[in-house]
Amino acid sequence: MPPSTSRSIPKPTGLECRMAVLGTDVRLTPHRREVFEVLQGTNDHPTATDIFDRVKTRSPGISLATVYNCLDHLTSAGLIKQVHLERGQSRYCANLHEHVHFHCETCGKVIDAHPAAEFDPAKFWNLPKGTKITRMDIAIHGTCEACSSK
Amino acid sequence: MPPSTSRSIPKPTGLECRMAVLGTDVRLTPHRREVFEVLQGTNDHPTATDIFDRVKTRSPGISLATVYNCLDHLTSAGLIKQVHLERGQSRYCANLHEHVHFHCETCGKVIDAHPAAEFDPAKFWNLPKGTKITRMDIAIHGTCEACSSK
DNA sequence: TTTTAGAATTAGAATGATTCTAAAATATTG
DNA sequence: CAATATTTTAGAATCATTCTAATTCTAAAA
Repeated sequence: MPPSTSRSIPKPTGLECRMAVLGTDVRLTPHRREVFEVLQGTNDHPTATDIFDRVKTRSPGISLATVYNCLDHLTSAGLIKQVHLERGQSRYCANLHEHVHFHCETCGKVIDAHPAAEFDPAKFWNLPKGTKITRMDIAIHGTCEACSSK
Repeated sequence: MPPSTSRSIPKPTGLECRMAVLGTDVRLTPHRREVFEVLQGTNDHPTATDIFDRVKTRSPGISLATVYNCLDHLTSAGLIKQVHLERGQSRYCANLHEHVHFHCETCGKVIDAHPAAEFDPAKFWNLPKGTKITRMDIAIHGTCEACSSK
């Protein structure tokens, strides 16, 4: 599911284009665009090295450092999100719709689950007075259909 | 806040003792007990190396590998929890009461927030049919009181 | 008790993930 | 077009975690 809320600011001169949803404005260089497109074209929550391998098929010269660099810029621009489910590699996700992550502890698959009802965290937990919420990461761990029916 | 729900099974012979809440039963060896006690005595969500440094003041000979080993055993026994908030080191937490983590993006502090109302994730998100939930990790990111009043 | 098998612990090496560095390439601004 | 800033790169460095193999410890069996 591609984001529908992104605001794009094309620049008339050159090949450049800038995009940001929230966060910092980001220059969409060719590499950044490719990393972003690879991520938009999948829903399997790839790691940095997964993305590196996939982008290499289009831009064989790209380096892993550049992939990390692009992922960090896209993240601070709010175009993608980092996902932290387990010890080890971070995963990335270009689904900007409100959703949570279901993580199968047996096969490792990560599935996006979208809202069924309005959800306000402040109703359910006593957050300290004066805290400002910017975002929320919800990970639900368990066993997926396929794994539990084995 | 120390857990109140833990079930302890002291063994009459020897110095041994076993404990488990859910998960696998774990032998509470001296090192495991120390790692557990260090974690129970704090609410600052230390990393493995933080814990290593603190346990070293009581058991100078302990190795980092043993700390990781203890943390893994205590985690699979359900006595502690791993917390994944950011890229980088995992954090650990001995608070077994139902709670979520508030993470200040400015100072890095992690604060436990306890329930104000009953919360059922299945009411709020469309999880795929047939998935079985075993646990849930909720991280709320933002700015803490101290940081936002600067 | 001794024996024994299994589990825990260790130091250090190995691996894996990420970040850093400095130079080269590319883009933007004046 | 020249000057300046940003991006990209390869490779090194660092950090986090896991592995390995030898050793020590524990608990159960004899």
